[in-house]
Amino acid sequence: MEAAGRQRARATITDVAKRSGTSIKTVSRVFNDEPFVRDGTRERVLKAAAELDYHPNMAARSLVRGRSFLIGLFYENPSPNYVVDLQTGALDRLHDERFRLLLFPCESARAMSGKLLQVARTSGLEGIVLAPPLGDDPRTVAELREGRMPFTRIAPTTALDASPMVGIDDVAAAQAMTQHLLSLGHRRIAFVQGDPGHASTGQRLCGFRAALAEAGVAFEPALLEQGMYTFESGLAAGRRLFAGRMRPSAVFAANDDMAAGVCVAAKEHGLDIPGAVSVAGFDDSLISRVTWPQLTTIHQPTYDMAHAATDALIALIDGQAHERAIDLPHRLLVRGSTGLAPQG
Amino acid sequence: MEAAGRQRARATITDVAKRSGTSIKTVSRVFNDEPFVRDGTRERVLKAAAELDYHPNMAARSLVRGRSFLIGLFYENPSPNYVVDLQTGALDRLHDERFRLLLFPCESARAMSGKLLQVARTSGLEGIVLAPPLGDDPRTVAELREGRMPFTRIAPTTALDASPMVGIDDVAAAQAMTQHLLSLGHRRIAFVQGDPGHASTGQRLCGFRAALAEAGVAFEPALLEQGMYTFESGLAAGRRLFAGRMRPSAVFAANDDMAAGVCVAAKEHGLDIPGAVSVAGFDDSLISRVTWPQLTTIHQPTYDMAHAATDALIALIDGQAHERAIDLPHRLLVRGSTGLAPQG
DNA sequence: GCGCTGATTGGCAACGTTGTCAATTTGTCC
DNA sequence: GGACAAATTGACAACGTTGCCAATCAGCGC
Repeated sequence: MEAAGRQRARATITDVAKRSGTSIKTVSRVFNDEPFVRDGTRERVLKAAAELDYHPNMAARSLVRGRSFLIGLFYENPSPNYVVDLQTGALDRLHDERFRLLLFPCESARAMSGKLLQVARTSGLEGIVLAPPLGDDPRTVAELREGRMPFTRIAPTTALDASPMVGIDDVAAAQAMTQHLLSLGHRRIAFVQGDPGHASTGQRLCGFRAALAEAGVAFEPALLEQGMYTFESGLAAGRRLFAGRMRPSAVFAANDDMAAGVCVAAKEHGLDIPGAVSVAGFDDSLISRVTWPQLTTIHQPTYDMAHAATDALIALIDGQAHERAIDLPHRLLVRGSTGLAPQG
Repeated sequence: MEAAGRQRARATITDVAKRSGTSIKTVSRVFNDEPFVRDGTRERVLKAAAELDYHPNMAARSLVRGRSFLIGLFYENPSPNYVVDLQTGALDRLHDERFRLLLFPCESARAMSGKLLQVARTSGLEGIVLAPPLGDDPRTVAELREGRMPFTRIAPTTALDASPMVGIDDVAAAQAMTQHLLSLGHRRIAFVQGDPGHASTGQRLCGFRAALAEAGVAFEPALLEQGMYTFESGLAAGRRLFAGRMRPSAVFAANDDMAAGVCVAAKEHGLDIPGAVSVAGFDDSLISRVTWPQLTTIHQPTYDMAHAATDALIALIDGQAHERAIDLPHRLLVRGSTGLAPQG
């Protein structure tokens, strides 16, 4: 009776070998899809394995092969929608792969700088996917390279570097959005930029300014607000903008979460969207479809980016050459939150 | 030169033993915080380890101990905010623990039924945390119990069961929300229920009806809408409700995502919130603060639930007795989306 | 100094798998 | 039927760590 509470020991490769009347090596071959196993033998092994509910022991496998088959996804991102897209992209790439994904949410990229390699080694990671803004820190990148830890970065492709990376052209995307606003007649356009620790922040601002310059519209420092890529920071920035003496006719927030905050601030001030003020976001995250009206935004293929970055990382780990930078397409999505500039 | 591209082999316990002039067993003791190691010896070992950048090999450790130190988090949830809260809660509990967390997003709970144990064994999991609605399926629960796989469930505590679980009292919570709406004078209250595959769906409806009955208000089947816990399904339900002949003065959606959809539908119909119609949600997820006005909702401690469930699971794995059901407190949050019922 | 106790250390056999290499079987062609 | 190549199978030594147990050392009471 005392044995009832204990889990019965897992079957090992030896058990399967015995039951199928073969050697452990042959069982090993079957479970690794190696050639040179007669069909009949393979069936006997599989049958015995099924009867014993045998599953290969990952630890033993890892030990003897000298590999952990562990990949780490490092991110520090305030937007759950973005994070889940990242995870899903990475996990889907791993599906039916031999690798496992370990999550490393980081409090702050700055705090991680210099400790990342340490963490990776402790966990026995074989490679790392750096999501924004972890991949934006030159020190982290240098450290990983020095430590010969394979990694790929998800980062603006305009912020180039020798390491493999995946991203979109943030400059061009922000430029396209600004052009859209300009084409609607807006001239007094505010820009809410994101967390200064993200490379995308600078890139998007750069695109914004480029479009203004191109159209011959002067950049107005009073219309540049600092945000942190969070809803709350967007709300605060919106409140400042709408309370200020120089009220914009359009606000371009560097991501959807902040844009949603700007929308709420607008409503607090009784401003109709897009009648009195247009609001644009960036990311095409779920939140952009929840605001009313829905947000005009830039579709960023977050899922695909994570998928591609994971793909590249696996290639890297396997020692296959891989192209340096992958530039994924973005898309301007015009929805209800932007409209013609008010007269005057 | 050819060695330049290769990673230099990781230091092993033997290397550390040699360099520190001790035995591997002593090094092992130091790294496992075992007693009976002289301070001086410990220091020598630590110094050597640091110099060699030694990190214990997890695979070897797992193999010899016969444990994987892997925990699986299974979920099938359409709401990223909820999912990230779950993950964070579980990960934080694991912080500085010996366990690792593996993610298992499931396409559909139904499809997983009967395969979960299989997946767990393949991955070598030591235990499982079942998030809604995975823990609601009796077949899954029975299967895991039969296979002696330790697990805890996050599920409505009113849907009791012999297995350890963590949750809130969904009936009481839904009842409280309904009472809130009734107290504002609403009598024609619609209810948008969630995915029928979730136990919470039935529980919340139950609480809704209990509050109506208590107040002597007849339950009106025409005001019961089927949703799927997604924003889109809430939007569709809202459109049906506002287009129907029996327009409600208040809508209680069983989660925030659907409530946000109802809000959008209301705006499409030119209905002011809360002037013409009140809308209430459930979860207190990020989305409830993004709508305008912000949603009156039930705060559900998702993070704490995942934390507690993981805690209970570890206790279970360690063979410690643990209380059967943990009921966490919920809280009614009255915000701008609910107001006095219109006259009439 | 002796004997005893407990603290400290080390030796060695697992753990379950795969890589290497040798042994055996099968098939093909004269 | 024999020779040769290819297919198939098996034996055995790693892999890096911890558990078990024996060995050694230090301190204490006499």
